[in-house]
Amino acid sequence: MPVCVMGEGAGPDGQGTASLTVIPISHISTSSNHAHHSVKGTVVLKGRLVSSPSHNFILKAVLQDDTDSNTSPQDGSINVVLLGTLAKDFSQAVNQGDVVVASGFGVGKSPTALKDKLHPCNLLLSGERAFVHVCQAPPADRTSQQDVKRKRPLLPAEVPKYTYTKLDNLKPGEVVNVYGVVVFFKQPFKSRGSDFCSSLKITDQSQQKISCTIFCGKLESHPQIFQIGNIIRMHRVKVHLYNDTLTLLNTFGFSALTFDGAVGAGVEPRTASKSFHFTEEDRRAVEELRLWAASQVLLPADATLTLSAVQPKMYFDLTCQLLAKATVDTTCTLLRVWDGTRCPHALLKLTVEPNIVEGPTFSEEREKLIASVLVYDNHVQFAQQIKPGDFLRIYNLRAIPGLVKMPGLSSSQSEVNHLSFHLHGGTAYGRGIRLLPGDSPDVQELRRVMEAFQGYDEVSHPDLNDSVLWPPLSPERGASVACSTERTCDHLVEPLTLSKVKRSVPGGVHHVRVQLRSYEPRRLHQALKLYCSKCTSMQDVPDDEHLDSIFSKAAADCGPLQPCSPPTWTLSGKVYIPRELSRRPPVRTLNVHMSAQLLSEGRIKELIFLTGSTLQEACHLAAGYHNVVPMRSSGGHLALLDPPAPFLFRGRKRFYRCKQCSETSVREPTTDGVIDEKNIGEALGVQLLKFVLLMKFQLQDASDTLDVFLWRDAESFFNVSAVDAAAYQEAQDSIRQTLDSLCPPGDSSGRRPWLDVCLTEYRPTEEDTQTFYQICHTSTFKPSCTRTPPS
DNA sequence: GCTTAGGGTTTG
Repeated sequence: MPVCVMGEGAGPDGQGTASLTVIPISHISTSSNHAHHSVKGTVVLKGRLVSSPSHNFILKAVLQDDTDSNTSPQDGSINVVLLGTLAKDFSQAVNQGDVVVASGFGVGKSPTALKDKLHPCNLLLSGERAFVHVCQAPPADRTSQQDVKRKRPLLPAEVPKYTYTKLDNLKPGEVVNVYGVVVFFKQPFKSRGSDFCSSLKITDQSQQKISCTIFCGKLESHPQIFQIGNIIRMHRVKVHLYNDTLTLLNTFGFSALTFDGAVGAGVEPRTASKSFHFTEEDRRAVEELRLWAASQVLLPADATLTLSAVQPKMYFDLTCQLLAKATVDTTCTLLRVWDGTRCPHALLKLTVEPNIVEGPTFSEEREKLIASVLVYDNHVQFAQQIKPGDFLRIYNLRAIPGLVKMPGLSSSQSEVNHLSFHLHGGTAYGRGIRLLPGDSPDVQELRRVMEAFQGYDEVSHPDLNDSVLWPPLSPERGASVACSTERTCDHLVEPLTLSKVKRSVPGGVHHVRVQLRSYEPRRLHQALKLYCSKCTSMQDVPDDEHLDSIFSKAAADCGPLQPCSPPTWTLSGKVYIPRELSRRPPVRTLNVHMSAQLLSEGRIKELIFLTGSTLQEACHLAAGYHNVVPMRSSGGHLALLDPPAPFLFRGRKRFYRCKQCSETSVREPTTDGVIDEKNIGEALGVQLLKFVLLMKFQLQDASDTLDVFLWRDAESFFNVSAVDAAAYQEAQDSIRQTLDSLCPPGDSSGRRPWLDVCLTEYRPTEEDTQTFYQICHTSTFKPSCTRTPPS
């Protein structure tokens, strides 16, 4: 067999490689004679074994030279093509991450070098002389870690270049790849044939609206559309003409990725597929579609409402958690759900025989919060598959006032104007139920809302029935994920015990193997700080209560009696504040000033200067406008709000300025590129404050304990950026999960993992006699979990 | 291997 597997540490066995010289991959060229050379490298990509008529089998791989740090990444990684039996053996014996030595290869010009930016040559391994030696297979637990580490720099040789057809350029009969914004969709439903059917309609910058039908027997292969406005990418759909209208139908090799549609949200593809191509260009395509969609007024509005906002007779989509359910009859199932809010209308409680209810009972107070949803006909089957604790989205739910008559059941409340909810039969209007994955942003948000609900964990009325089940069933909560750390530095020092670290000469770098005994602060938001890189000051992130008061003071200065002249480069207008946000019904409007230049370019959503708003209103408008700068009136002119108020809202992100280092003035930002915190800050004379994470860890080993700080490298430690942690629940949850794994709450040291950590010693100033320690060059990894938070 | 559905003026 031409592929030889050797365990780690085994020496060369003379099977053809011992007499060869190992050369760096960068030395490979078509003009050299490599008959007596071999190359050693890590298999960073292993393609699939493909049967080929001419060679029986063919397999492509990419080999990366880990020893030669002097070369560019282009020259350090090379495409390898294996043919025949060797390809088959390689496919079985070699895994991604293995280190192999290849010899007896031919060298050719790589046809993909321009595209994949790898070595200009490729290695051809076929015939009797070709030989592959596996000399180091990583232990199983290291494989995923290596995969994670190598994911980014890896540029697979065989990533096909996909082209995407705009929706006004479809020709009947063509098989195309498309991107679009979802304007209508139905959850997959069972067709009369053999498959599930998804029906959706998409649009793009060409304004064309195209219906698509996806037939697929496997539910998980259907596009995971959660909301109108989601972005979808589909590969291999065929253009059909039906009733004089172009439609798209999936065809062989179909695949779909879907994305959140919100500007500024993470670009995380939703798919069940384990291997899919996703490039920087794809990320751009998603972000461009999001921006475009945000500027379109004609796209349908998302029908999502909370129980607190729903009115009788409305149709709406509800994101909620299933608390209990009961089968009413063959055509009707009762779902008892909650979404973390209180419905202002009394909710109908349908009394059902206790023995047919699946799920707990709740105290009277809590019963008042729970909505009764009756699902009919085709939806009953899906309802049978879900269980209490599941997170759901129910589409086209109807709020029904009054008494509901249910076959075989009596209602304890016969008064009218109690709301219940119906999911009618059929799939019209996208009616249906969808199970939401526990890690989806919607569920994270739902949990946050539930946990923030007043009285959620109130202990003054402990109730036997639900004390264990409220907080409602959250299977993932507190579930610990195996987690450890690895050093990313190249210091050549031997690990020391903590007691030796303490006794060593100050000023050094140490490697230690420790457990995390405790950490501060326990409340994550207190670990977030704002740092000025100019004056190196650090301050807390202001709380909303503080900001509320700054906003209301500024709003008072912007009243009708204080005329204020905006800069000459702006045009002024008004924005309407939705009724539910308005403190003074019926309708509240705010003055805004926009760049005349941007308006003339039709970039109406990009930047507004907002006066007189509350904090809440500024946040609300930041969901619709890309950049919202809150302003006040000062001496008849516009001015920025005083610190610590944020000077800019971008989506959920807030940007702050340093009071000492900013010399503000209201100038127009450059409008030729993307408008963001950098050029807005520059135009306004703002010294941006950077979000940082600051924590104190107490480390322990058998010898001693040691207090250390985590600051400079905190973001790479958690693999989360501080600005994301400030804005996104998901990023905060990721940090929380890491800490919970490193230091399980309420647990003895038994379950705490041992961590490899790099420590640097420092003294804040020359005069300081005390030595501090900081964790550097250390990252956490979760072998069982490779998800990354939004960037 | 072929078929399925082809949104929609909702209603228990």
